Amino acid sequence: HAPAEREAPMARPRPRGGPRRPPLRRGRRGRGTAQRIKRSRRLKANNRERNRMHNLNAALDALRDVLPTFPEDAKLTKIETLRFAHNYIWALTETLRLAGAARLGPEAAAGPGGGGPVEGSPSPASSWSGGAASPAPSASPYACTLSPASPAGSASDAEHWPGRFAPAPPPRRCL
DNA sequence: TAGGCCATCTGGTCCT
DNA sequence: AGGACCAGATGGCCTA
Repeated sequence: HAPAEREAPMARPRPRGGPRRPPLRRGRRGRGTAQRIKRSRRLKANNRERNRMHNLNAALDALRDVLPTFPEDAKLTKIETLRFAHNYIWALTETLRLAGAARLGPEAAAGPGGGGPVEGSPSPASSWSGGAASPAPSASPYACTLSPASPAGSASDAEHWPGRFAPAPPPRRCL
């Protein structure tokens, strides 16, 4: 199909990459009916696949929108978004747990937390100071330490997480 | 220029 | 049969 068709507007301007390359024209010699049908099915499948990936990206964008970043308009990569979301959820869960424990007394605070932040990640008990009472993302100290400029996720983990959420606690399944 | 990130194409597999 | 999902391949753009 025409390149113009492939230039469908993205959900948001791409900070990386560029316009899509023109379609590959591999094995276009087939002129028979069977070949045309096959080609037609392939093109339809390509369209569906493109649409599917757009939906996936839209969901990823929606996820980015609810994650705090600094600066505000910094765009996380896909892998960063997934890892960040995973750890952010974990941090919020810890916050809720600690908030509940604070109400029940110190013994409850030592209750089951399910692992903890992995090495390199801020400890909820120490770093989420004051966060227990206000789980709002924007008020989170984690949000302030987020640095989209750091190459998190591109190599093995802990060394790349100094400025953002560290990978998830070991017992949990990491992305 | 190399490496990272990305969109797209493609063929295979599974499911309805 | 046709659609959804997946992973590998490919090539473009950007940054260090």
